[in-house]
Order: sequence, then C-alpha cells, then structure tokens
Amino acid sequence: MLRTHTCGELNAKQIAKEVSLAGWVHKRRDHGEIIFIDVRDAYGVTQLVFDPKENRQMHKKAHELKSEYVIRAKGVVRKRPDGTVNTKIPTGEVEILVSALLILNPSETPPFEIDDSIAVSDEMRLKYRYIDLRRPRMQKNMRLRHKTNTSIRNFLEKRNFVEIETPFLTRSTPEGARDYLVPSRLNIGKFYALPQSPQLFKQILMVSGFDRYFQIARCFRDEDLRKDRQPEFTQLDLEMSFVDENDIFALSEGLMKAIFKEVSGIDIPTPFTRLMYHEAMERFGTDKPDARFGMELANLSEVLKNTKFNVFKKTLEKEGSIYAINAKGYAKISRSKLDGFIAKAKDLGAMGLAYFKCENAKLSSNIDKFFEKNELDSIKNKTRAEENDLVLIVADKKSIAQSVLGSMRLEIAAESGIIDDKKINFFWITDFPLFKYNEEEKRWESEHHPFTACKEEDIKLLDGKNLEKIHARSYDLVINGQEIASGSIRIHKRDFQEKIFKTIGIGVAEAKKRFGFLIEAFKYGAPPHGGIAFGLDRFVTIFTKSSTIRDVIAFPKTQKAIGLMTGAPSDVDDKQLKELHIKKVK
RNA sequence: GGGGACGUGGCGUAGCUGGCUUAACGCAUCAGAUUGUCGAUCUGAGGAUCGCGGGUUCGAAUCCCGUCGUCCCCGCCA
Repeated sequence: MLRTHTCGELNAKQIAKEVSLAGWVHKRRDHGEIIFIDVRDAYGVTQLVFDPKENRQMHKKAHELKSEYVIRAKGVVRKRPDGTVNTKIPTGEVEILVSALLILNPSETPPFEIDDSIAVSDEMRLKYRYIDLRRPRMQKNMRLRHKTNTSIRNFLEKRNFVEIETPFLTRSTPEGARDYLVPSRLNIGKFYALPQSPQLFKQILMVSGFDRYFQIARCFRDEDLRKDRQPEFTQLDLEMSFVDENDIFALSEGLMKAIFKEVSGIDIPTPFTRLMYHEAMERFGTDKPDARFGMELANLSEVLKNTKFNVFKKTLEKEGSIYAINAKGYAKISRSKLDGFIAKAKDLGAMGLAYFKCENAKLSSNIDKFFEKNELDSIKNKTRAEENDLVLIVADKKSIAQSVLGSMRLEIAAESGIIDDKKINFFWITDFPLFKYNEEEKRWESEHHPFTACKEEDIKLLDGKNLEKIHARSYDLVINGQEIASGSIRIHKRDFQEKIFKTIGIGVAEAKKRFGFLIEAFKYGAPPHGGIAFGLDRFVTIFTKSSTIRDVIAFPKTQKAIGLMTGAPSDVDDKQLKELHIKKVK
C-alpha cells in the first residue's frame, strides 16, 4: 500500500500516528536547515517537514525533490508548533515529520503552475490538459459533474427509470444539424452518422414498453462552436409513456430540486414559473428570458398609434411594432456610447434606434418635437422612466423589434452589473409555434423537431394557411437566460406523423426512407409519450459558475473543433482510406 | 460564410503615434544564503531576433499585405 491517507484528510486526530502519503510535490520552502514541502493530491495539500536535527539523511534527500515529482512519504503526524498553524487549509493543524521518502517518478518543470490563481491561455490549457486538470478548480469541476450524474441516476433509479444505451453508429437524418459521418468499410460508399440526439431511439423504446427511459448520452453536431457549444456534448435524455406536459414538468422540477440540493446545497422553489412563448417574446424579446433583473420590454405600439413621427407611423402602417426598454441611469452616457448602441441595434437587424433621455422630469431627445405631450407621458409611464434613465426604442417588424431590444437588454444589464449572480431564475417556456417559415428555402419547418405534437385545438389549422398559429406541445427549461432543457409531447399516431412530414415538405416516400422505422414502429401500438433532454454541460457550467462549457468537459475542442492535445482530426494512412474506398483530397 | 480581439523568454503581460530597446516586468527555472515557512524571504544567474512569410524604410516587435493559431460574436445549432 503506497498510502494510508490522502493529502487532504489529516488533522489533529491522527497526531502521533505513522502515516504514508503519496502525491505530487506542490511547493518547496527551503530554510537552509528546516525544509517544508507541500505534497498535493486530488484531496488537498499536506506539509512535510524535513528537520536535519531529527533526520539528517531525509533532510539531504529532500533536496532532490522538485516541482511535480511524484513521491511517497512516510512519517509521523505531529502538531505544528504554536503560531504556525495554517488556517487556510484543512490539514493546517498538522505536518508529517518524514522518516522515509520514495521518488515514484520525477517530472519536468510543468509548462504552467498547478494553481488556480495563475492565468493561463486557453490554448495552453487545452494542449496540456493533463496539467490543467490537476488544478484544483478543474478537479472540482469534474468531480461536481460526476456528482451531478450520480444525483441524476439516483433520482431516476428511485422512480423506475431504466438507463438504456442507444447506438453511436446510426443513420443520418439530414433534418436539423449537420451530421458527423462515419464511412462504412463493410458497406462500400455508405455512411453511418453519429447521433445528434437519441430522439428516434427513445421513441422506439416507448413502443417497446420501456415506459420510463433515460440515458446520459453523448450527442454530436457538426456545427460551429461557441463558448456554450461543443461538437460533442452530453444530454440527460429521458422519455416517458402515458404522460402529459404536467408529468414531465413535475418530474423535471423534482429532479432539479434534488440535484441543486445534493450538489450545491441550494433549496430551489418549485414549481417553476411557466411562460408562454409569445409572452416571453413580449416581455423579454427572447424565448430564453433572464429575469434576474428587470428592464422588461414595453410595447409602445398602442400608445403611439396616432404618432406623427414618420418613421414610427410607417412602421405601424406596415403592421410593425414599437418596443422600448429603459436603461436605468443611462441618460448621462456619452454621445459616442449612444452611437455605439445605435450601431449595435443596426447590427442586430433593426432599421435604427430612437432614444429619450429622462432629465429634469421630462423626456428629451433629438426627435421629441414630433411627439405630443401625452405621448411622451405615455412612453414615460410604459417604460417607468425616472430621472437619469435612458429609453431606447425600436420600431420595426415585431420579431425584430423584440429580439433587438432583447439582446440590448442583456448587454446593458451585463455591462451595468445589475445582474445578481446569486439569483437562480427558472422558467418553463411553453406554447412554442409548431412551425416556422424558412424564408430562404421558401418552406415551413419544425420549430422543435418534426415529432412534436401540437395542441388539440390547433389540429384543424394544419390544413389552413396560418401554420404559424399552431401551438406545439413543446417546452424549454430556461435557467438564468440559458436554454437548459428542451422537450415535447410527441406524436404517437402514424397518420398524424405523416401529415406533419408532408406539411414540412417531406413526402411519404422520403419520410419512409429517412424515418421509416419509426413510422413502421408506430403501427404496432405506440403509446402516447413525451420527454425532455437536459444539456448536462450547460447545467454543470451554471453549478460551477464557469464562463464556458469547456471548463466542465475534460477534453474539449477548440473553436475550430480541434483537439489540441490529441491533434484530432488528423491525416490518416492511405491504407485506411483505401479500405474505405475514399479518395484523398488535395 | 461574415465581423471583431489577441499572438513578445517556460507561463502571464508591458512596449506597438517606427530610432534613448543591448526588448522591460511579474511568476516559474537554476545557483547561493537562510530553523517555522505556507503566494516564504534575501542575493545573483540563465533564458525571447517579438507566431510565420513578404513588403515599406537608412532603420520594424512597432506601419502595410498575406498566412497560421487561439478566443468572442453573427449566420448556423430540427
């Protein structure tokens, strides 16, 4: 046995005991005579003492130890002399007087120090990920992630869920995100795809009678990366039979409550607030609202319906809308900063950005002369503008006005520091539109995915022209403005599923080709079912208060989807390509 | 596909409106000193031709063009 204890557990209780510790040389403080060496493992740091008066041979040997050497030290635990207790670490009361020392493995000087306070570029951290992962913060993140997984499994286990693995090598279904493709050697010219999600398989499992399924599943999407998007990521995927929305909400809320309690010790109130999609857009300008702060959108279309200001007037005539937000305390910003806001609004797609400063108890602006007093009062009331506030107004197509101000609301809030990061804000967003119109391809497509059921009362609209008015039985869970989970009650009837495919331009033949197995399965007694999938990485990112998903993934990829440590993707041997009948490009 | 930021010893940065730069600072490293430190301290040393390629210039880390890499954002992500 190399160690009797970890480097994080010794305290006054073990005084006078002989122990063995194993770990990495963390720090060395050499006073000429006495030498202190901190030995570190995943659990903490313990001080080793080498005192020549006690053991001259060990003191000599201590000089061989360098940074990150792997060592094993045997010795007696003793109380530190009065006044030398280190209260910053749990083991600070004691130290080991070393009597035997073994170097298990020397180490080169690491490219950066194993210390949370040392700044290291992302590039370095990813290249030397094994060093980076030694840092306490990353150790903590990975362990917290594990704890989250454990908590999930315990919770679902108690509620009769079965964890079932579904294939990684599956069929490409080009609807949605780009697939990662894998050439098949045994079937020349054919490809597997890595799953974007286990969606189809979990629905099939419902047909198979596994009425409560879950999987902590890796998903793959060949799309561009962001700080919260990696090409492979993990979902907690679950599906239940014989349920409706309320069952999914109740289960999810219980799960969230349990995880937050077990992992962070935080009690979160349930049930979560439910917000219909159109209401979220109206109040926050986004379908993933962050209500940790106010600054909600105000709809000015009604109070300005008789406006003489030409820009606004024309917008309203074209069925557009006028929305505003109140940037609290922003009336005194510089002209250039205001110009920056205007430029930003245009970047986001707005035609322009109007503003009113609230100063000396009234709204003033370069355009205030176009407005009647009662209109200005209404704007002030609607936006609750007070002294020194700045009202920002966008008049445009409704969706643009909402989304532009939604974005600006977030930016201004982040910049002004009004977001309380101790708050945790949950929302269920419901009643999404079932379809959205793709302007480029001139066709309707699914907002969520084509297996989503719609509200009973909207079914009749499927045969009409106003497809955007159909409400889906889908829902998102939003935490602090981040989409954390997404799900729906699914279609379980074959004819209805085919009708949906037809509506989004997938003909019977094509549907059969792509999703034939699902439609086929529905012939044989598919139960009503629904589910949800949680983005586990994003979830853990919130727990660990990390700024990027990369900090909770052990081996993430760079923005160009490169594994800096492994060098993936790489060239492969001609022999490998030949076997796959793939010709080399270049 | 597009926009932006950055790239200087092992690491993090300063310098970058061209010339007192023989490229500076902190950390790390190495050597010496030091019996109670724990971000140890003190003294000293080594280490970068400034991502790469080209151009402008008497002179380029500094200006221009290209290129590579990392990050952020838009598009994209059913």
